[in-house]
Parts: sequence; C-alpha cells; structure tokens
Amino acid sequence: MKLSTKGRYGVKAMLDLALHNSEGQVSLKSIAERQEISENYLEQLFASLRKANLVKSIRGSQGGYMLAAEPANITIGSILRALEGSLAPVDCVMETDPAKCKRSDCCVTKFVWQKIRDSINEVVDSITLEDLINEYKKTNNKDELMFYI
Amino acid sequence: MKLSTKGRYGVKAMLDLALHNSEGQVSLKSIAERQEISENYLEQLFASLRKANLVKSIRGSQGGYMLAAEPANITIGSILRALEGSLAPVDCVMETDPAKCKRSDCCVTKFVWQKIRDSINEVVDSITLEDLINEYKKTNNKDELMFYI
DNA sequence: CCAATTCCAAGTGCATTACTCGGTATTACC
DNA sequence: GGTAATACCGAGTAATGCACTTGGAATTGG
Repeated sequence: MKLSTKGRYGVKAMLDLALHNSEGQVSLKSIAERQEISENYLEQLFASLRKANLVKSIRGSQGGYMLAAEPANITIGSILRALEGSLAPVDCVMETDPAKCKRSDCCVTKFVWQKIRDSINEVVDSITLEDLINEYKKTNNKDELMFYI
Repeated sequence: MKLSTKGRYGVKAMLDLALHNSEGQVSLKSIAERQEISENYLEQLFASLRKANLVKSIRGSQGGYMLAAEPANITIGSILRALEGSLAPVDCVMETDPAKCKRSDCCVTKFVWQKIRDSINEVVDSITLEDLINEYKKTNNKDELMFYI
C-alpha cells in the first residue's frame, strides 16, 4: 500500500513549481537539483503531467515548465492519479475499466476496497497546491530561501 | 498504491473462516479450495495472522484454524496491518519508527501523506468481520451453500 | 551556429512479490 | 501403534514491476 516514487516526486516537484510559478518557466534541471531527484527520471514524470494538462512546457533554450492552472485549482489527487493511475487499492474497484472477478464473494470484500478507494480520493481531492503553499509558508515562515537549503 | 495479495487473500480467508466459525476449526486446505488460493501460500499468511493473535490453531489431524475473537471484534484494519505492515502510503509517516527525511520541504508533503494514512486507517478500523458477514448475507441471501460455488 | 532545453523510446539492474519445495512436529482415527 | 492428515518452518525461485539510465532527436534563445 505504498505510493511509488512517481507520486511522491511528482507532488514535491509540482509544489516546487508552484513556489517558483511567479518566475516564469522553470527548468527540470533546477527542480531536479533542489529536490535531489534524477533529472532524466523527472522528464518521464513531467511527460505524464503534461498529458494530464497539469503543466505547460516551453521548449528550447531557457525553456521549462509552468503550472497549467492556478495552484488553487490543482488538486493533489489530480497529480497523483496522473502519475500513479487509479488510487484504487484493488483493480476490481478502479474507477474506469475495473477488473472483473468471477467469484461471488469478491463482491463482499469489494465493499471494503471501495470504501478505501473513496476515502483516499476524498482526501487527495480536497487538498490543492495552494493549500501546500500555505502550509509551506506557515512551516518555514522565515523566507523563500529556506527552500534551497 | 495497490494492496498486495497478502492483504486481499487475507481478508477473503478471514471472512471464509468467519462464515465457517460455528463448525469448529477449519483446515487451510478447505479455505484454499473454496477461495482458490495456494494452500502453501496461505500457510504463510496464517503464520502472520496467528502471531497477530487474530486466529488460533489446532495442530494434528483434523486440525485447523479458528478466529481468536468474535467477528465483531476483528477489524479489517487489524487483518491488513498484520499482513501488509503499516498502511501508511509513505514510510516517513509510518505509525512506528517512521523513516526520517532530511529535507525541510518534506514536512509539507508529509501533511498530505498523514491525511491519506489517517483516512485509510479510519476506514479499515471501522469495518469488522461481522460487518462483512452481514454484507455477505444481504448480498447472497439464498443460503450458505452459495459460498461453495 | 551553439548551447540549453524539452521530448521520446528503449534498455537495465535491483528489489519485491508471489509463490513453490522439502521437510519436521503433532494429533485424530483405525 | 501405525498412518494419514494437518499445522509449522525455512529456504529457494520465477516473474514482475520499479526506478532509474542511455542515447538520441527536435526546438529555440543568445
């Protein structure tokens, strides 16, 4: 029941992007350095994030990425699902194209998996990047430079 | 963010055991046949369940397993944690011995992981085996023999 | 033109999962 | 007392997925 690095790195990277959103596009290299994540690996994550319309890219020299929407309109759930796929704990309760199980008693345990799925989605969809920015400012209330250390 | 077969099989097997609880001890072989799970693999799961005091065993011929408590007093959470370990989505928010992260911004994303962890625990600890038995009877309200098909 | 960047597809090493296998210990039943 | 059925135990293994790496091609500011 663990999130993979995709989800974890993705949220960190998106928060990094959100905190530097005012500076225009941000290169993967700078995010990778600040967050200590492999730049090549980040590429893959941002490919998914771009396909999910969560970030916009600017190609070429001095290029980079920007949030595709206001931090208040980007939920953690949308980031996680873009990178991890469905957050359903079992394939038979995935939102789209659920795996069929032949056993009748599956339907009983399904009851549990659905409740887990729903509670996870409810939590992650109720938190936005803006919430994390606020939380960040509250926690590290000195100045923005804290972020680089 | 998927449960492993340990958790899934474990809940199925415990529900099977609960439904046959009145018949005295139940052999792994019969559970394995009904639930179509490898008997050898089930052995490993029941070793964990026994250590967690969720089942009692009777050795020897005609031996088997019984629930160690009333179905109403066995939560799905206790089963899942016995088999999967902590249900925390990230190691840094495990209930016991959380992994330390050096980065200060980790504390912000931690905020998210904690909320996910808490909501999962809340759901699985609120459902007992008795709830599943009732759900089972409601779903398959013909007779118990349905279970074997 | 060149360096910096995004973009893309494929390959790889490692760890974990989901088992299997072989054997021992215990006990009901004949 | 023998035997079959069961729980118990530890090690081994094949397959899978994860977490990257590699080697490029395309794009663009300076």
